[in-house]
Amino acid sequence: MVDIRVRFAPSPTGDLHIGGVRTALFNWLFAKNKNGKFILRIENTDELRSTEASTNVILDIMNWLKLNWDEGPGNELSKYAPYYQMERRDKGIYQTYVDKLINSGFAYRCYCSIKEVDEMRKNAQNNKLSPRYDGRCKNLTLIQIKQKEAEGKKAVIRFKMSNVGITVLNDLIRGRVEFDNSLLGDFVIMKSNGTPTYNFACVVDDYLMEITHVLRGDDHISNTPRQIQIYDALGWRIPEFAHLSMILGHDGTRLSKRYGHTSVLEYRKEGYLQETLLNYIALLGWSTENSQQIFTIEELIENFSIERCGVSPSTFDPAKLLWLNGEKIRSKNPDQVYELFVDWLKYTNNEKLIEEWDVNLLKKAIILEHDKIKILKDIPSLVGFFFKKDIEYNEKAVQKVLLSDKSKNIAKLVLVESALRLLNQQDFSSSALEQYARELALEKGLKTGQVFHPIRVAISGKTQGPSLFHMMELMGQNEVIRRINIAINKFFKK
RNA sequence: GCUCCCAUCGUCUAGGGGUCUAGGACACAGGAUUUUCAAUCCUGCGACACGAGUUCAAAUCUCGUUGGGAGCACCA
Repeated sequence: MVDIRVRFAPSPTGDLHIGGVRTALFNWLFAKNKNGKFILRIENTDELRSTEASTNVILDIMNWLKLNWDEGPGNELSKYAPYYQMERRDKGIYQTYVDKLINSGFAYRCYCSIKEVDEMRKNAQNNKLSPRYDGRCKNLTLIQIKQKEAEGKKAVIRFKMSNVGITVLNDLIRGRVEFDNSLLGDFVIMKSNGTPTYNFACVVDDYLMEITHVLRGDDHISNTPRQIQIYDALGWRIPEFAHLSMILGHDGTRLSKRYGHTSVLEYRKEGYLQETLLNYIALLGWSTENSQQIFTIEELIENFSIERCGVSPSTFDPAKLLWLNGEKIRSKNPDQVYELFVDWLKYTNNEKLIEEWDVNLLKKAIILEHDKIKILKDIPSLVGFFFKKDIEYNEKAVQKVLLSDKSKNIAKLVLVESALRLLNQQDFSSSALEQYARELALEKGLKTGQVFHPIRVAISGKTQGPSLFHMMELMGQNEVIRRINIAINKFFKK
């Protein structure tokens, strides 16, 4: 049996978006599931738009997501290297096969200008025909070629498509798809500057890298008949193809900035976990028989199969991603959440927070608020008040709980009493504090809430937060009293 | 315009002739719990695009219509 070899072949012309990551993930899962090899190849033959920065972003994202490649950038000694197409071009790899195709009559030089080709296409469209190159340079004589060269014209190389019969794609996901050969024109495989085009470079590399399965987005379906004909012309075995359905944005077209982020990096910045992204994205276009939602990476690998990939496009749903991230964080223990948070702070250049904040206090605060954390970005707003010397009083909270006509006298009473009594509180555990607060309520004829709420706002500045007595216990006696006094001075001293 | 792909709750999906008064998950609504916000638990809302055909029987098969998407570059 041949070893499975798959590849992810992004072009570094912008941020890797969700769709790109999905393609990478499915290839990776397939390779892992089949014990095959996952190869990363950078298709940078678009000299105008490819950038090194974009390449680095892709590599960063792959690393962050832990979609580790068995071969690719960094494996320069591999027998399949290099993995950058421009380096492969410089080695003359594509030229070799272009020459072969020309010599065997499957490709030819074309001297038509871009303008000419454009006109051809427009004419065809006006006549309701399939837009295609009409093949006018197909049978140029040697003399004509010499003449064009003498005029200083530069040639592109076109592949001679068969124009009779059909080309059949047996797609692993979609089944049999037929293409009418008469509709497909001869296409450019090498630009006039000697750089191969996608359809050609892709075939040559997939062959040379011994790729067995091509998993890619279904936007490539219509490229496939061209590629199949190149394989045939070169006498190469055709790999298996599997075309994944597209991931759409909210508006039904593509992922847009307005709805969810285009770039995966944005999710990292917000504090989504790597495993959340992978789990969620796996669910877009793949499912199990029992519709399981939450998977560990291992489970994903174990269960993945091309057969269970869907054919219809799916829409990215940020709300579900958020829910899933909460689930993932809840499934961690507090120490792991702490580590994740620290890594995230470093990534977002906020590591000074770790220096300012007491680590032990932070770890305990995370335990208190663990269930509420949806994304790592939530943590500072959830527990930040523990660490700030100056309490940030939320105006609404203060108005409602401390200063409204209905509450102000009670709040003042509760705080003043507490400032005094807590000084003598021997046991500052949460249960003892609760007992204290309930007794105070009973003694003064108040409802428990009338005692609890003012204390909460006084010491945290807000109405929402961890369970009150755990919060007080964690803050400690001195700090609680200090904060209550601050509140008294601020709101009740005239 | 031409070609190809696709069509189950708002969203992701299960289901692939009878077990479907269509299952799960997110979201949404209500309730329980709670000192607050969450989390959790319970309940509810909610879909087979339409039309023909095949069949005893269609969400499921076929054709058509409509709708959506992609490709048609010296982009990938």
